[in-house]
Amino acid sequence: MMSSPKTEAPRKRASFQKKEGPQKQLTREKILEAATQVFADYPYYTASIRMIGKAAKIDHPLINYYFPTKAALFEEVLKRVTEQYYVANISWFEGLRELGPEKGLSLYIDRFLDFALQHPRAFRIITLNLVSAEETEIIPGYQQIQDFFARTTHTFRQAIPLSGSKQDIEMLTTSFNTLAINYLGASTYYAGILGMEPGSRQYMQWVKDSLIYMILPRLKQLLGGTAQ
Amino acid sequence: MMSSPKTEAPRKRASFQKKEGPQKQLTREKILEAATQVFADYPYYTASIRMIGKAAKIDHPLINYYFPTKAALFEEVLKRVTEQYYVANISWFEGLRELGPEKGLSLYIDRFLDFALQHPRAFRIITLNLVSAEETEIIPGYQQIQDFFARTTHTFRQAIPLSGSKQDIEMLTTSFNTLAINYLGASTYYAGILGMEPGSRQYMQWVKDSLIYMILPRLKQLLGGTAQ
DNA sequence: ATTCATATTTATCGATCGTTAAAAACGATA
DNA sequence: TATCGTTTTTAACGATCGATAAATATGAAT
Repeated sequence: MMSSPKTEAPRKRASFQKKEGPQKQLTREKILEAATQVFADYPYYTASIRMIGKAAKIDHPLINYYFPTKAALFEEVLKRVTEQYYVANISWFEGLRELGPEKGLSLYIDRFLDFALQHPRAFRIITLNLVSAEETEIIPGYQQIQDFFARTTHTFRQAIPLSGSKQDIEMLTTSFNTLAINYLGASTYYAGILGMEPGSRQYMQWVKDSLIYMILPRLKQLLGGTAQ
Repeated sequence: MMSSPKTEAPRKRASFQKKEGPQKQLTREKILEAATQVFADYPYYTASIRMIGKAAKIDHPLINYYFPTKAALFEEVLKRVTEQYYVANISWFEGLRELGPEKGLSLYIDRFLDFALQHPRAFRIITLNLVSAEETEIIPGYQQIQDFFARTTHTFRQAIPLSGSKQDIEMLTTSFNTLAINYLGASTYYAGILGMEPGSRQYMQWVKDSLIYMILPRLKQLLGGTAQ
């Protein structure tokens, strides 16, 4: 008690190095993985730290050891998931321009659906939280979701130069993104309406058919147009 | 005290008549109105009985006097809102067939947007809760939302007989509904992306332009086709 | 004025929420 | 083995949730 242990002077000790052990990264990863799953099943305000703790098989206060708040954790998950999509999206355009509109669009959608099948949570997280941010206290990563949308449009315009007006291109890409995100992020709903199973081949085929059906006419027009 | 008042026989008293006073209906209406607003601002599990009580300027337990559970109240709100939309939707088709695809679609969308401006909460409630019902405990009125979607498709096919395959018509109507509900139910999101104000004339014009741009080509095809 | 069913308020229940503090377990260094 | 920083667990906080029970207010019929 009292104080004055030894010299009293140094005091700094080992605070200059974080000493991040390997276990630290492992647990952090486990939490992020579990959080991605929970945030893909429940909208932000319905998902809970305790659910995530249970999914990660750790006690929930440990989450606050690695992430200061629930909002910060959500933003990290959102950042990863949208970044992953962004990178993949760029690759889907490779070698498309030579194929023409029909085959090009078809191949793009095939690649897109492949990704969606392997990473369904990305779409769920976006659709679950895209709508909720109105009137209510804004959702933590809201800006990221909007940026994500804007970036996919930008990628498209870079990869496939079209000859239409800016508004035409904007309408086309926004429609494609809206339909795609809805059909994949709310697949239970749409599959239910169509009398199909959400993850089935049949439903995926319908999504592809439907996207091509709606997008192709205008895409042809913008591609084949007066050239440029 | 004791008992045996007069004959003792009747006992039933006034239980055969509910005696619903006028005030009862008034309060019930006030609760439904407030609930419609709150459920248009927050998804089901985020909205609370206490919010609704505050919006209706009553103490929240009174809500449980008129509605057994939060779920029952939500279902009632959903029923009213979708019914209102359903009835309006039928009227929007009046006199369209004579106009041809361009003018007909334009007028339909005008009527549709008029309704959306006057009843924005319908779209909010649907979009807010359409996605959330996956993995999670189902949302109370989920079936109603799906039925609502199916009914609008049915109305369309009744009003505008098309000459395409069943799948083509299904893809077209589903796309229209999906785009429309998203643009109006998540207007803050989409307007934000486009750099517009959610309720502005400019944004509404964009929605109309965009719907026509995407729907018209296939509509023309299905209308003008091999007739019959 | 009294009675009594209806309508509304007050108080409270058990459950869950995000977060914090303190205790305990762990693991490498001395 | 003892020490000490890091990681994990345990316990608890104040707040909010939907729902219930009991107390009170209201208002028409006797």
